Amino acid sequence: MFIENYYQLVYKDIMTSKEKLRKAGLRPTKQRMIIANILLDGINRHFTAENLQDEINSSGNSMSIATVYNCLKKFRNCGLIKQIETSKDTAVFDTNTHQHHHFLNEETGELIDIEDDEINLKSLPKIPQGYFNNGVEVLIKLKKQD
Amino acid sequence: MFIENYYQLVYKDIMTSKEKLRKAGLRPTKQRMIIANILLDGINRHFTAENLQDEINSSGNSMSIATVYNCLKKFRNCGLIKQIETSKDTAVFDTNTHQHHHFLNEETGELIDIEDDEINLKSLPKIPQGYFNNGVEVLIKLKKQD
DNA sequence: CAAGTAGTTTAGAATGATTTTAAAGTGAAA
DNA sequence: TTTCACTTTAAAATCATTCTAAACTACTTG
Repeated sequence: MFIENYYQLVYKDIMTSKEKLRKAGLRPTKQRMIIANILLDGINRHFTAENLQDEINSSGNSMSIATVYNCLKKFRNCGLIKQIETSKDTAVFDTNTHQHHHFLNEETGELIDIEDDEINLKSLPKIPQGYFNNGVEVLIKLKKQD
Repeated sequence: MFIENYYQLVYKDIMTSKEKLRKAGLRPTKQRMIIANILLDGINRHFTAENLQDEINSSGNSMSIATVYNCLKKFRNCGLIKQIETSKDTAVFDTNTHQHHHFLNEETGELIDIEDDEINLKSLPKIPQGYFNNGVEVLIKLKKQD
């Protein structure tokens, strides 16, 4: 907990959004900086494109939904955010880019984080020839009792 | 392998599609029997709604795409098939209803089965109060080397 | 700093998967 | 056999996401 807070502080303060974007290989446009300011504060969050546009709007800014989608794809492709693997009808993104896992409440669709070290993935199968393991995602589906 | 074949044989032959549907609590309509004949042969398969409609057509039958979707939802809800948790733009279903896992080829979108016993899920986190574990799905994302 | 260019944003149209609608059809119970 | 709830259907509707192509803007080079 202490370390997490420390990390968030450092992450938040040491680099400007402009620097974070450049480091990720993205041209720091006005729109990307607005989004980076919202998303890249070191706090773990799940969100959809629509959620994000709402946040952009409540921050006093605005931008085309096409730009929101463009940015999310760019941010995801260069690893600034992650897309969660679920069969929900809307894409869900995650600001936590470290390997971790989720509970999925099957009734509500809610996703709850599980830290990587809470799951013991001892034996994994042999990775197919010519490929490498680019991340493991565990989903534990939850149903209400009774 | 021997056991699997034996199982498939039994599963295929012991119950008619009509009986399987009834056992699952579904009224055995003409359309559901056509689909059950295609899907419930004990062979593990991944497919989309469109894939299935193609198979229906090549079997000499035909049905509305709305019916295909209706049936898939019913079959899934009563456990005759499973929907795979991935963020692909099209829903992917699986005739293997036992707990198992997948490799996801991130370049092609291809899904490859992993048997449950190939992954050692020793420690799982505490399930939230009032819920129970309704299935664990592990996804190993693959990328091409180099 | 000026001009050029590649990359970006945008509104609106287009796409594609899935769902809805409402009317006609059908399985099963009595 | 009648009845009724459930199912199927074609077509329209919906909804998330992508495309289009024109206007804009960040960076490079001179």
